Amino acid sequence: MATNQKNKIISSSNFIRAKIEKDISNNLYKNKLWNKIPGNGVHQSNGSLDEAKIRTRFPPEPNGYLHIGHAKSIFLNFGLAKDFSGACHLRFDDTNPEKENQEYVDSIIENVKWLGFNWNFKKEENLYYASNYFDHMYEAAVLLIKSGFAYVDQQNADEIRENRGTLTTPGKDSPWRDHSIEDHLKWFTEMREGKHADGSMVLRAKINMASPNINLRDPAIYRIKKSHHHRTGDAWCIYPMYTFAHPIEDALEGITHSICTLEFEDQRPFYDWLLRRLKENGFFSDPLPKQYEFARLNLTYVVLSKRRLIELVEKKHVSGWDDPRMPTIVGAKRRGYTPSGFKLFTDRIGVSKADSWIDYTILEDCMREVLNESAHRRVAVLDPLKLIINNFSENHEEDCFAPNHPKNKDLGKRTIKLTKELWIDREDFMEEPVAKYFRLSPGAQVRLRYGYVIKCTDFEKDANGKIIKIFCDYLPDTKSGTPGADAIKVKGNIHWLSCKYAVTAKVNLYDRLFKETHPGDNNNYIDDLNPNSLTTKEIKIEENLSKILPGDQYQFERHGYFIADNLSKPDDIVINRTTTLRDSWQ
RNA sequence: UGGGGAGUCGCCAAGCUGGUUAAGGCACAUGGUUUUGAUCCAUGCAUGCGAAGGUUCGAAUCCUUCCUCCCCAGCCA
Repeated sequence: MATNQKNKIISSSNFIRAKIEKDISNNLYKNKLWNKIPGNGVHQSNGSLDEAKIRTRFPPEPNGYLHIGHAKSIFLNFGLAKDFSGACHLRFDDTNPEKENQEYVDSIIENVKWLGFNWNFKKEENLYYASNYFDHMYEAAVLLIKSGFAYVDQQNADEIRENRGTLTTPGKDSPWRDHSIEDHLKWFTEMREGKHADGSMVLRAKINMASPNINLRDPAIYRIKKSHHHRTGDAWCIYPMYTFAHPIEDALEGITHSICTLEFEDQRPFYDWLLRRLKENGFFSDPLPKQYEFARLNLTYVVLSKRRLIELVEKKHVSGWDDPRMPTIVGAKRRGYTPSGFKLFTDRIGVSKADSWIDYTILEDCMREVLNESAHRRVAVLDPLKLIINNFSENHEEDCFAPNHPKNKDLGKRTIKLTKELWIDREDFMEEPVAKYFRLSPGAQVRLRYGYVIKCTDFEKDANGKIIKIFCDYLPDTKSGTPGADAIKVKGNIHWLSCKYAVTAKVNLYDRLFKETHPGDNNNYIDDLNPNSLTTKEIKIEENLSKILPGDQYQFERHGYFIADNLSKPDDIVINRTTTLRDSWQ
């Protein structure tokens, strides 16, 4: 494992990485040919040696928005290609027209780019669509029928299910299984010509109805679906199944390592079977792609299934796909999560085949870690309480200097106006301080950050007993940055804002969307929604933030990381809290 | 109960063609620095590798049996 000076993981070893290193050192792809674009064996044989050492792919189905789980796969696939001088293709697996559309394609492209990747290798632009391969797939299917490895089944769905057998009992051969190759060829042609109704026929691979692996009991590979495809329109009325399409897509694109999640493990035998048959037919040639499976990401307090995410949006439990509480990439972006934070996260959690649950706080910590380095500091008061400095004159105005970053002086500093009336955060004052509370309380001294040390002389309550005003004396000669500043030591250090200069803004304070560690484990997951996942309120921010733009990110000192919302405008500032700072107090 | 996977520190995760004291990260603990109770730095943190047997001079690594968890019976991906 490589580490840098700060001992952070740069890239951890995992079984896929190890396999690739081994494959490369065994010269598996030394003679691999590539003819500029995807194509069958004949096409590739006219090409030249593939300059990409390996080829991986990220193959989303455009039927939803990308989420944090996809980020793991994206960093894995694109990261591997980058590390091994290879190419990673972005491929839309659009073989089911009923669920897919262009909106999703667009958002996926944008998300992958946002995470910092592109699909270019040298002069190639490796952006592909499974739907572009429909002709090849049809040809492959015909080849399979001709060699006796596929047949048109005219049983209906129920009959097929019935005859598939169960986990413990073998299936039964379809009565259509042993008709002549000519018949099957004719029927398949008719299927393609639209002569048969949806569901009336299906093309199946002919393997073994008694296989202990159910996926090998003559899986369906082509179905009739008279629906409009978002890219091919009405050109086709039959569409290939994932099982059949995916290996072909990989092979056409010269993929070397086809990385997917664990649930596809059982399908690897079919993946290999299909490609071998097609190689025997001369449709493909070595080296054939190989499939590898890793454990998908599970995050506590988070739901990542597409079905559930869609439901959250459609039933308006959130404001949309980009609601900052959503685990989607667009949601995370709007929340202020960053690509480098995701990179750190994926490096930190690793890749293996063990089912595991990653605690949500790991993700948050990664964002904190990254933002701590980069975010400029500003001051905000989230729960304003007025503080009066007795011994300042009414018109007192004084510049205080605050560095933009405590560790990086190159980032400069800014001025903040100190006046007689200030806003401080309510939690920074206690009428009767608990043990080890070293903020303000009657008689106590604290430092106004970047300003003077003050001493609390009095406070005022309203009729309901709520504290509404704090009175303090400032101690001359204690101003930050002046020679005598440290003469008086104080433990407390609180932030503040001038009432005269502070700007008002709206803030969205987010908490986890679900209140249960594993939403849906004991209830319907909707019942596990956290009713307090969003708190909206008005806050005070420093004058230097008056022109904050959507996407601008800052650390509000002693509070956390914040980002200006997409909809924020200078005269109507809206800020989202990305995450709080770690807080070991209480 | 068929097939395919997985079980190493609170959470991840290397190691698993047997051979020095079982990597590393996160978390946690204790010190130190600090004008963010943040950050940062230092130190500590598995006689143990799901369990029990066995092979061996030597086992997380090999063998046997057992236990637990996940996935598969869509004309979804």
